Amino acid sequence: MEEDNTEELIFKSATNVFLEKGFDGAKMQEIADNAGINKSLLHYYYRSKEKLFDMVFTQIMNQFFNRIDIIWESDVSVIEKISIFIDNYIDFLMKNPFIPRFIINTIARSHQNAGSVIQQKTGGILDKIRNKFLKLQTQIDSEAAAGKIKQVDAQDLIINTISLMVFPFVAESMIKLIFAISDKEYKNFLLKRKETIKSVVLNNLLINEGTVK
Amino acid sequence: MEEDNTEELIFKSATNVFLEKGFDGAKMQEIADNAGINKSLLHYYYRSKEKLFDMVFTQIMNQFFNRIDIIWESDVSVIEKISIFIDNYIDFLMKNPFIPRFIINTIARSHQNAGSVIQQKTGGILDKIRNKFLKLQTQIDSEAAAGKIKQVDAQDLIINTISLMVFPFVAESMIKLIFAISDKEYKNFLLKRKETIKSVVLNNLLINEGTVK
DNA sequence: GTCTATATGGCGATAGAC
DNA sequence: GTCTATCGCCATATAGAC
Repeated sequence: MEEDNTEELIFKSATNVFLEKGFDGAKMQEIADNAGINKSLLHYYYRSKEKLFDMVFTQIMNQFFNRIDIIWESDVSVIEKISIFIDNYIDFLMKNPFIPRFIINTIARSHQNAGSVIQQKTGGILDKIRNKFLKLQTQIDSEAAAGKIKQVDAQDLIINTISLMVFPFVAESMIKLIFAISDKEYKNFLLKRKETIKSVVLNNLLINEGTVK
Repeated sequence: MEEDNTEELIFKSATNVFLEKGFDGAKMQEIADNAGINKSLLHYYYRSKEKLFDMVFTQIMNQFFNRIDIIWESDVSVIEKISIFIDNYIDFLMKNPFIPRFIINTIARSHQNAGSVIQQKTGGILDKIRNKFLKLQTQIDSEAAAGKIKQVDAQDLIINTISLMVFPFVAESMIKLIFAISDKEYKNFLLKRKETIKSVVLNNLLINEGTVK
C-alpha cells in the first residue's frame, strides 16, 4: 500500500515541511533535501509549489475532519460522546501537533486572498461535520428535557471543548516560554489534559455536581 | 505625543502588515505602500527587514504582556480576579484580534532557529507575569483552605481561561468556515463570550453550584 | 525518470542625485 | 530626508543531456 516511490517521498516531505513552516516559510529546496531527491523532480511531479501545497493542504483537511467526523459516530449519551471526543481528539493531537496551527494559518491566509475556494477543495467533509453538530443540539435538547443534563448551546459546548484541547498545541511555544516549562514538563501537562478538560466541560453539563470523578 | 513623522508612519504600517502576514508573508514594498512612503526609506530608518520586525515584535510583546500584568494588579478575591481578567482580556482581544496569532507564530518560528533570544528582547516582563501566576496559587490555596473555593491548580486555571478566550480569535477563520457563520454572527458570538467563559471557569471554582448566574 | 545547468522574476538592500 | 535607479541574491521554474 505504501509505495515509497519518488512521488510519495516528495508528498510526505512536503507535508512535513509545509506543516512546520507554512507556505511562505517552506522552500522547495528543503522539501527536496528532506526527501533526498533532486529539486527539479518536485516540478516534474507537481508542476508548481502552489499546486503541491494545495494537494498537501487538501489531504490534511480531509484527514483532520474525517477523523473528527468518525469520532462522533457512536450512538451514546451526550456526556459519553464528549468524553470519547476528548479522549480521541487529544490522542490525535499528540500524534499530529502541527495540524491545527497549519490549518488555521492557511485558512487565515487564503481568506485575505481568495474567498472560499477551500469549501470546494474540501468537498463535503465540512458539511458532514456541520450536520453532526446540529444533531448534537437535538440530542442535548432531548436529554435536557429528560432532566439528565443541563440545557446548553451545542455550538458553545463544542467551541469550548475544542478551545481547551487545541490551544495548548497551537500555542505550545508561547506557553512554555511564559511559564518557563521544559519540553518534558509540557509533555506531562498535555498527558493530564484529557482529565482536566473532561472535568471542566462535563461539570458544566452535569446537574448534580460531584458525580464526575 | 503621536507625531506622524515618517519614522512613526513606517512603524505603524509595519506593525499592521507584520501582524496580519508574519515575517515571511510581509513584503517591504507593501509596508511602504501602506505607509504612503518610498520603499528605500524603510532601510534609511530601520536598516533591514529583520531589524524592523524585531522592533515591532518587541513592542507588541511588551504591550501585550504589560496589559496582562496590569489586569492582575487588583487586590481582590480569586473569583473577582478571574472575572476582571476575562472582561479586560476579551475587550483587549476585540481591539487587537491578530496579536495572539502573531505572537504564537513568531515564537514558534524563532524556536526553530535561535533559542530563547526572545527572553532577552522582552526583558523582565515575562518574569513579572510568572510571578503573578505564582502568587495566584498562594491565594487559591489560602481561599481554598478557608472553604471559599475549590482547591485547583493555578496553572491549569490560567491556561484553561486563556484557551477559552484566545482560541476563538486565533482560529476565527477556521471556526467561521466550519460552522458557516457570517462575520456579523461571529461578532455576536464573541460578544457573548465573556459570560460564557465566566460561567465555565467559575463553575469549576465555586463550591456551591448554582450560585453564579 | 533523474540529473545539471540555466532562465526568470521578485525582493531586500544600496548608490547617488536632489 | 526623500526620491529614482540599480545591484545582487535567492527561490521558483524550465531546458536539455543522459
